[in-house]
Amino acid sequence: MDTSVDTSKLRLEPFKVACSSCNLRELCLPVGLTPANLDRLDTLVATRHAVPRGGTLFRAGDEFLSLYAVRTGFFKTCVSSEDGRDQVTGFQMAGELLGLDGISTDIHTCDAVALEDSQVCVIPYNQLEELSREFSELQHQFHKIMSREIVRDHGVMLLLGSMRAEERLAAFLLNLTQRLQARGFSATALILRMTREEIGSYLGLKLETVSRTFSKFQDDGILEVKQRQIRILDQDKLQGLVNGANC
Amino acid sequence: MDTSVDTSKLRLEPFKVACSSCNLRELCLPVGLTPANLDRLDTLVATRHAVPRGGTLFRAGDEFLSLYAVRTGFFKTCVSSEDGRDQVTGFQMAGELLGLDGISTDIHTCDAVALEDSQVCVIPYNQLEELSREFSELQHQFHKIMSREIVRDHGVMLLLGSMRAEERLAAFLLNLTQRLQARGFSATALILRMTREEIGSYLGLKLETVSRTFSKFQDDGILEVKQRQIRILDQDKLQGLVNGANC
DNA sequence: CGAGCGACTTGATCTACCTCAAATGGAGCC
DNA sequence: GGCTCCATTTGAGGTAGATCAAGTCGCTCG
Repeated sequence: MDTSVDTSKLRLEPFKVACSSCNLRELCLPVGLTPANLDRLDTLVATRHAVPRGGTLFRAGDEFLSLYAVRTGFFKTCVSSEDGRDQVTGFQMAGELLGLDGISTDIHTCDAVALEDSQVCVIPYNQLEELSREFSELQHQFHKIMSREIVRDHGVMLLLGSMRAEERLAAFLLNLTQRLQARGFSATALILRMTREEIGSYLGLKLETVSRTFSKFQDDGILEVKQRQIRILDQDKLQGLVNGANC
Repeated sequence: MDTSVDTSKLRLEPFKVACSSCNLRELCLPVGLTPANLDRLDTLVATRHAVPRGGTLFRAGDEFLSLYAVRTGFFKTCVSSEDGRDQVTGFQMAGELLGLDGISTDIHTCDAVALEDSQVCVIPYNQLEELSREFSELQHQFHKIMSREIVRDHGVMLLLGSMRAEERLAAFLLNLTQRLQARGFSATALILRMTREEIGSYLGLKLETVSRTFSKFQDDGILEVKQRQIRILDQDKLQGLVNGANC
């Protein structure tokens, strides 16, 4: 496909990669580091890697060597069972970490796929452990990030285990816009990077149900839906759905 | 209730708590530590805490100060949404860690409830961070435990998102017996510590569905079910169900 | 021993979501 | 422009599991 042409020139960034000058440093691994320590982190996070739309950053079964911080673009992670069913376990945007699953056994247990042309910063894991032994702020921030992932996963379990379709989609949209807003984007307009099927997989629904629920939200005046362009017209109603206010 | 009588004498263990002499050390936090480092861990994990059946070790909203390693007994963790629905996010047995959710914001986000009279070892979190900066084996083992929790959560998402009732219950039982077996218990006979409702919450099913599915497994000659006493008669069939072999 | 209670089982019915199928629409390409 | 290819929408009908409602079982306690 044509994306390979675009990415050949991106594969290794010639210019310097530096957390200290990265506009994501307030969202990413460097949170809370002093300028001096930021410089030390720069020595660790030295390479960037481009992944074209549809490309995989790693797959289940791959050896785990590095974590990856999303620099630009958008990813999904998915696990699959022996019989081929698969489940999207998350969507990752700029400043979020990929690969934490690999630490457990030194083998990745999920696939990470770029949903648009993306760039990641490579964080060699051994070096991260080493450096985080040297300064506690980095150590603590890293632990927080892992813990946050656990808390997020528990939230998804709650969603999958006890919410109905409308509530799931509402929760999903609110979560997305909240994270986009933290990155300086609009809280009311967004462009979905994933298909209805991928949303469905994440939410434990079939793509038709996702589509119908979008249509219903539009009929109810909650959303304006034009393919993947979404505008939130009534945030309160959306929030109300998540809180089970429709009963 | 009468359990308070039992626990008053357990609340603070008078005798020495030591990872180095603990029979769970091959399953718990000390995995991979040298004897010398094990001794240093002993200085950290100095107190034990008893929780009676039905008691809570911590609740959502509580300040996070320590992790807890299950020494004896059995716990559940559950999160709840604003509108009161709640979801069991896991069951923890001897050697497993509780409280990882709290690292993220220094506030616990779930409740940990003992399903039988239990004891936990208290691991003061600040000291754990400190000690794990000093020796990398402990650091690495701790990271592995957090990562394992993330991987486990992804597995639960797969279960909740794309499996049917029979597959969910089969996967649940196999997971339980596998963990019990690692602790020296039978791989084919177990006593459930939780109610049908708690199993249902964990698996995203109603208690009636759990009960019916147990009955069906019994009719099919896969299990023998006597209230909470379960005997697995056909492990292969159970495994086949998880792999979607019934279609 | 019998009463009361909580956990569990089982049956009958309902419904949210799935499944299957067809139509629509946009994007890339010749 | 007209073609193909996907993603998406929408409809009609089916079903797994929920809900509602009776029991039954085993335990504790008076």
